[in-house]
Amino acid sequence: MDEGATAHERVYRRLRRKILHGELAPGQAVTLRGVAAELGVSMTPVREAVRRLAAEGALAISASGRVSAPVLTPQRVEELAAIRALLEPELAARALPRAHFSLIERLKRMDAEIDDMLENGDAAGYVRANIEFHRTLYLRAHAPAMLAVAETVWLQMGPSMRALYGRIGMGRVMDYHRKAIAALAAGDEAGLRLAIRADVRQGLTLLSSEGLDAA
Amino acid sequence: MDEGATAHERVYRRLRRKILHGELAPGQAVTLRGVAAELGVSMTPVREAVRRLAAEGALAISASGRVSAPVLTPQRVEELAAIRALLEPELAARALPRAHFSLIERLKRMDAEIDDMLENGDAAGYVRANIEFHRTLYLRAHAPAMLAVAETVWLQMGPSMRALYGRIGMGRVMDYHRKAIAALAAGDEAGLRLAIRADVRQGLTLLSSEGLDAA
DNA sequence: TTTCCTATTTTGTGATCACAAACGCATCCC
DNA sequence: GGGATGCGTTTGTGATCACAAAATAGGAAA
Repeated sequence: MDEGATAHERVYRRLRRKILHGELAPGQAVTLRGVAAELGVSMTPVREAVRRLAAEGALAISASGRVSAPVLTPQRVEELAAIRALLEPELAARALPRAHFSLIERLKRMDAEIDDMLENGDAAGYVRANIEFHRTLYLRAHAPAMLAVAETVWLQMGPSMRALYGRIGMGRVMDYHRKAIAALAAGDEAGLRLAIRADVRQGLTLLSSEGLDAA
Repeated sequence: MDEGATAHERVYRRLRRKILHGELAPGQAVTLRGVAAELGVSMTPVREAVRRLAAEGALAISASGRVSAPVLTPQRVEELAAIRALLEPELAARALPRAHFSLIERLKRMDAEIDDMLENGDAAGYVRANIEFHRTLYLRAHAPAMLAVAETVWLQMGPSMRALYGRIGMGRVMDYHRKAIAALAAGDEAGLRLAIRADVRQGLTLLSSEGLDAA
């Protein structure tokens, strides 16, 4: 599946996916030798991959060098929400003129998949499908730098989001994706911006209000 | 001066400063062994530092692994400008309630220093002082994640900005910092947002309109 | 003179090793 | 019983080495 040329690239992608999908619990420790043994490589490429992920905020490195999935403070969550609320409506707006029928249909299918995940209570699948929905839309914006920043933010939220939905369930999740898709089909930029902003804010206000008092 | 505990941290900071201040020309190559020899360390910590800087967009790594300062396309410049225009007014607005007299005085002194750089035609000093002005203001926002994103963007622009000012001079640079400081002192959030947005847009429209056709 | 091919050098990659600091745990003392 | 202390183990750091691929320089042929 992941047949990257270099070993550190493979390690990077593997770890990144685990973090993004929330397969690491917040605060969970990761050892260089452990990852190296698990993936059958030496420590060298693992260190590079970990260093890279730490630079993206996807992993935290303590003063003594220990690596772990980051634990988000409420302030941090608020900040990440603010960044998403600033960037993602812009990304959606830039994708709008390029959003043709096939893309809209694809987004509808992805949203249906998200609904399935919600009904089945599949928290990990929900997080993954939700990110995929946003990424698919934003890819059309042809704004790689902006998308990279957004992905960095998602990466930082990964462990906490997954832990949150696993703990409190997903009953209260409202579907703003339909509104976004409708605005997309209608060419309504203002409506699209509002829908995306609401969608982004929802997940993170949930996280900051209930997610962190149990820590 | 830079007495970081670990070697890769020292290498990282050293390279970062060089890039941020534009001491590397866009496209200029950097070799691992070269940096290692220059700083008196082995290749291992250099690779980690380079990998980290590449993750931040401060260095580009070719398909064959060669490392160089990034060359920005006009589209890239436009994107970076858009990110700055979204994030920095927000950072300034968040700093506003915490901006007391001493901070405003400090910013005035820093702006005067920037004017000196402009008069002396010191492009490198101008870039450095300008970044320092913005960072000083935004630090008061107590928004480390947002500031980190902004610094990432500055890092990506470093080489190109320096090259631009060195080439076309800085005669046409307008001082929006005064307006920002005035708005800050008056507690005028809307005015502050506008001033910062204008300041950010100026540097980058200049870069995208004249900077890249000579490449 | 230009172009193409080859040999040499440069350069990044990944594994291994030695080392020191931090951690975990059992023990001991108060 | 609780906290400090000691030691063995785990873990990250940095240097060195072997290797392969890429870049460069040099020479031969047209």
